[in-house]
Amino acid sequence: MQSQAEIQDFVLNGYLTYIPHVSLDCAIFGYHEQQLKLLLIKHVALGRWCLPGGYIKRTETLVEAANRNVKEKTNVDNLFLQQFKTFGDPGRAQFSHFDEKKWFEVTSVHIDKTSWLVDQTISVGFYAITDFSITEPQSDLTTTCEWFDVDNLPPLEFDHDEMVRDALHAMRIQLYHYPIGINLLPEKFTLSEIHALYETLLGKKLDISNFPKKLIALGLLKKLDEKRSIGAHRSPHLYKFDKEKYDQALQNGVVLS
Amino acid sequence: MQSQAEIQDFVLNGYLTYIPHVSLDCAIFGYHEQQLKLLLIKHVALGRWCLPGGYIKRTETLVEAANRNVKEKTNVDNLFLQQFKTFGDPGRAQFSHFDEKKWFEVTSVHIDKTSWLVDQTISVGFYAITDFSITEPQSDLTTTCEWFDVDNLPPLEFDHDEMVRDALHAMRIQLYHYPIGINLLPEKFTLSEIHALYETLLGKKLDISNFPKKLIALGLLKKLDEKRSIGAHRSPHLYKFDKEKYDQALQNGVVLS
DNA sequence: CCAAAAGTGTTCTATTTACACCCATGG
DNA sequence: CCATGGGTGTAAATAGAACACTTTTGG
Repeated sequence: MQSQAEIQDFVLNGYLTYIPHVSLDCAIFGYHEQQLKLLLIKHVALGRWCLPGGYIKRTETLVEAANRNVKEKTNVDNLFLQQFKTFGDPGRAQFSHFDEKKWFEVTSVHIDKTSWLVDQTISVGFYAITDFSITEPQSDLTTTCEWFDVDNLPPLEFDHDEMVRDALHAMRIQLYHYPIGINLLPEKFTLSEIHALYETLLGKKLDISNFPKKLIALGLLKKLDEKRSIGAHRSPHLYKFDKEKYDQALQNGVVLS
Repeated sequence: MQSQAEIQDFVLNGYLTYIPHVSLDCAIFGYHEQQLKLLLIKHVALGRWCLPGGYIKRTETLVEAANRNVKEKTNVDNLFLQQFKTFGDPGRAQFSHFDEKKWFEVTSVHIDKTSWLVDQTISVGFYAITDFSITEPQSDLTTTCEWFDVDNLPPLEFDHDEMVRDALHAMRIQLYHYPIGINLLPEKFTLSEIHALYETLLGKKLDISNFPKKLIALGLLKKLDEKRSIGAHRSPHLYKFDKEKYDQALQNGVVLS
């Protein structure tokens, strides 16, 4: 969404392109160097930050819609997006604060009380994980977009606090059943790096020695003949994912301890 | 839904009471004596059987809507209903066959192409398990309601085949994390009975000897001082659930391997 | 040659699985 | 008193967690 004309058209005729009463919200987690962040956006006219989300085109699947949304906000494509829960309780979309004057100032569009946008909406929740160092949060006319530390989030708009809790929970459960990391680590990485990734995502300590055994036993990790010099006394072996086994594990699921 | 007047009002003004574009469908599994069944309904005007479902009132939560739906179809209240996935891909609600003449014959209501009912709809999937011997499928003016053997289902309308597959999968995963049986077994039951229940729901054999150990160790099962005579050489002990521990496990989850 | 970090191996423990065997009961 | 299913116990196998130790490398 960029120009005023586009916004105006969306407000007036969006219901022709999008399915009304249904939206989706994405908890996009960002990882980099042992930090876990969450992408939040802030509408100029809303009081609080919220999860990036949007409507679903009548022609696209839910996952496609989620992907499009993520692309718009992060410029990252083809993430592993996972539907985790749908939210639809009455009262879930109460504004903490809506500054109509500000909204009109920016967009020159009035949102009428009869607008398709104003009616009750249920929302399908997705989550994804990306590397926040390679993404560029896309702000535009009406919204600011920013990474926040996961354990230091501001209070969120609507029921988005609950969504984040559920998304984190779902993500951590999934970590035991699906491999992760192919988009979050460089192509070649050390055991320490993937170890740190898992510790950060799970939010707890993992034994450095036992941790890689299962991944290697499953054939997900392949040891390379290269080493890297990253400082004093340190020249760890490099590993990479076995793409075939990895995709297979994504497809069929595994148990990772 | 009973009378023609009610149906007429629903078709014309339903969008005032219900959220348009959003429905829910319930995979209601029925267990009894080692048989697993699924409740299906058939609209008079549709070619195939489908999952019972309906719209969500603007004033109720998703779970409340699902419960109301199940109550309408089975007369059973307060089931443990679990949201498992939301379906919204375009083309998901293609009729295999819609007999408009038949529909009008029964309801005396025309469904206009501009009706709120005709537009694209996404659907939230729930599943539940009940005892099919104590439920009375409720048929009415427009629909027939019947139990089908899970591994001998007819081809279903819309994307309901996929829903059933996903529901079964979700249910079997959940069985490892939540206790089940309090609505499916008599208040006092034998170890064989609960063993058969788990084998049927999971669709695989479980070692009869090891199976109860975890349940007993967790304190979910309490042994009673009673026995039952159910035939030659057979007088097994009776057990019952520890309601408190059971509810706690439902709340917090356990691992029942 | 030493300190720091990488990586391997061993041990101990807990959990799971398989299965043998005893017991109670009704015929 | 014996055939049958109910129930218990134990041994073997596997998986998980803890941690010691060896190797490598830069200074």
